[in-house]
Amino acid sequence: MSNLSTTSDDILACARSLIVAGGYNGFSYADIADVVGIRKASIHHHFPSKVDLVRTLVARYREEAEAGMANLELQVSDPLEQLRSYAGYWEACIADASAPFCVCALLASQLPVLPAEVGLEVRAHFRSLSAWLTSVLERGARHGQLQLMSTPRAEAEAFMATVHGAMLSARAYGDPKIFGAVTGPLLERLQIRS
Amino acid sequence: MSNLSTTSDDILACARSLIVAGGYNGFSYADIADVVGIRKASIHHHFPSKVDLVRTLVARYREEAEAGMANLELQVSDPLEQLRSYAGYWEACIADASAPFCVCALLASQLPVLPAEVGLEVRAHFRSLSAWLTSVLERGARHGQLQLMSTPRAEAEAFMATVHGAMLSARAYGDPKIFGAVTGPLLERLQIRS
DNA sequence: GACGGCCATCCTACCAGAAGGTAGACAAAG
DNA sequence: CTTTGTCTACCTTCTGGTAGGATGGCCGTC
Repeated sequence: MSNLSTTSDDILACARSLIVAGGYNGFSYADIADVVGIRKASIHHHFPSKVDLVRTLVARYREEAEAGMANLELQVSDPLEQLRSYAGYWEACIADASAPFCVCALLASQLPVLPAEVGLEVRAHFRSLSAWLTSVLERGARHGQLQLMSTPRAEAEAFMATVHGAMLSARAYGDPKIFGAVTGPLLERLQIRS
Repeated sequence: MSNLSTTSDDILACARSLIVAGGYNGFSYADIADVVGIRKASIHHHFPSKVDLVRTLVARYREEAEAGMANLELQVSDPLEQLRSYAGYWEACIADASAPFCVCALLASQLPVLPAEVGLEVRAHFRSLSAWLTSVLERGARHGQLQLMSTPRAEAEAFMATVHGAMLSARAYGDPKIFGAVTGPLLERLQIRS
């Protein structure tokens, strides 16, 4: 009943946290081997090459992200509350330092030196996140629940950029609170004022 | 009269563009040697270690940035116009692909794996940029030239984060225009409306 | 003006360790 | 008796870095 081969999951989880810390070139098979308690060669059994490893890692990350958005659609009806949940998710991740950066955001910064296959996955995440944010904002505006200053699409891009920038600032300042300090007003601005 | 040893400048310029492309671990002495047309060992004459190279590179970048802000203070009096110039500078850099990312923003994303000395310089840039933005916004608000929705400090952090996030999005989408699409409305929002 | 020393620059050659990756043996499970 | 997962051992290339020798400009001295 338990997952078959939790080892490969361990490898993915470990690689993910190493990527979040230092990007594609910031870790090696040896690093993973040390943490997971396995030999380098054994990792190659699960993921023949580093590109395989990172590609499936990002693919899985994307699945989780899509699932998260879908879940938010089901669980939360109010658009503003959906955005709050999204920002809140990251605020919690950053606060407890469990995963203080979006894997795809970090990899995107290194796009020019990324293997093409990984780059494609990363770009796809940006498109899907942006599409979801656009739909949320569009719906909020249409139902008079959100106050937009420009098109939903433009507002979504700005929202996404600000969230990513806030992650960066939190890391640069070494202060998790800065994330909330930036995203809080971002959400307030979307709120309908009487 | 000409600069003494333009070679070391060439090395710094080359390293800068390589860092902008792939971060600290995204380039090697061999890469620089190839581009500059010099042997690996010769680079060590100018910069004994990679840490030396990157530290002085970032230090110089910071000097240029500070000089740029000081210059903006002298040349442009209107706060909104100063911000527009700042954003416009990056918009141009991204559009012509000459330096499509802030060195410090890129390095900040890898802070956990950065040598401590480099990390210090990177953090210092964030503080000085944020301080300048804060002062511009504060002055603009005080003189009734800008419309702020919260404190100058908070607004400055949000501004900086959005600009950095816009760089990331432009890279992720492979589309320079997205930078202007995000920063344009950001500036508009600060404008006084009658 | 010639001479020798100094020093900055660049070179070839080399090194140790880390990188990603391969080959093949072994054990356990089905 | 094959499949799955792990291991040891090894390979090649890259990595940052070192040692020491050539070159050549600049200096003060004779």
